[in-house]
Amino acid sequence: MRLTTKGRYAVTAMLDLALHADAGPVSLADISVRQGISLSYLEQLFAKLRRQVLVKSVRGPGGGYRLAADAAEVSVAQVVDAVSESMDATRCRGKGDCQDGEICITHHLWQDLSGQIHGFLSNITLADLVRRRDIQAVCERQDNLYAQQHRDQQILCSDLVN
Amino acid sequence: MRLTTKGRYAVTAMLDLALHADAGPVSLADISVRQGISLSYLEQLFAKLRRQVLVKSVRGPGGGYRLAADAAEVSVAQVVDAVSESMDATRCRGKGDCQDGEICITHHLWQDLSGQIHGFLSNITLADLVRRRDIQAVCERQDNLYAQQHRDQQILCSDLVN
DNA sequence: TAATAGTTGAGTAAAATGCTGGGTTATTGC
DNA sequence: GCAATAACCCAGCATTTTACTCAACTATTA
Repeated sequence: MRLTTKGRYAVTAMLDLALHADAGPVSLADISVRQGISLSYLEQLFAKLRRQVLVKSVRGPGGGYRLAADAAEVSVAQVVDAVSESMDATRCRGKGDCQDGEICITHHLWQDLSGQIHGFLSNITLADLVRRRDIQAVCERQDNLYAQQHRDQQILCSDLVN
Repeated sequence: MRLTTKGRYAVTAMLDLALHADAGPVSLADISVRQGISLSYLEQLFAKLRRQVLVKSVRGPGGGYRLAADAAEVSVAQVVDAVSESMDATRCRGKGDCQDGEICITHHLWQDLSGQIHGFLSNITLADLVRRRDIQAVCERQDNLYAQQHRDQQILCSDLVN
């Protein structure tokens, strides 16, 4: 079992999509800036999210990604699973052949833990997260910073022209 | 956050200790055979368990390891922590400086998950596991197999003498 | 004094992670 | 039509971790 940057980034990016859903398709470049995630790495993650039909893409200028389903229909567990980070705590992936084809002494413990984690994460949807005040606050800060950096870039561009 | 063979082995070994506590100190060689864990790897894990005072060692022939405290006083969370597998799901280890010194958008989610996991694992003691029927059954099978392999070895030894 | 078993440290193949870079393809607005 | 945009795809790669081995040393007991 592991939860690393990969799974966290995937959830972060999906949540960013959900939070900016009303402004049309969201480009990976925007997510990259707002969430501080490498663009190329995002592309890899979205290839997997697309394969699991969690997002739909729109090509060309003004394009980007949309959630394939309603935010209330997508659980955090689904997103983490999609980027192939197994939240299964057992060694044998639940098969029970952990020790020479037989069950190992801690199998049931890890199985219980897996159930616990999966239950927790599959009960939380993106819509739940979008509704949270603490998350809305962070989102607002990120949007302001984004707008500010965008202004700076324009200044830099005009500086180059002069 | 991660739970790999390292943490699982540590719990497995500690549980083996708890299950064979009445037969005096348990050698790592025995645990190695019964649980199918490399002896040298066990040595490294027990160095950490010893540093956290979860086990006490007895040197010399007939020696081995004992639990430093009663099995009812040792939680699974303590054991996993001891071999430095952090069960913390946040990127910033709870500090809240995940994104450029500020909090990231998914911080609270992973914090909640961490609490969930920690709560679950720290509520389970080695004594709880020892009492479980399913675990007792696996333990019995392992002990029988151990006795059988021990007999085989003796036969091999006497064969060499002849 | 030999056997046992803990203690310590160095090294290592394999895998995963997080990331970079270079290219291609589809779509849009001018 | 033609750039600009942004999704797509692929190959590589430094770093870290994992799980493990080997080798030596030390304390204890029969």
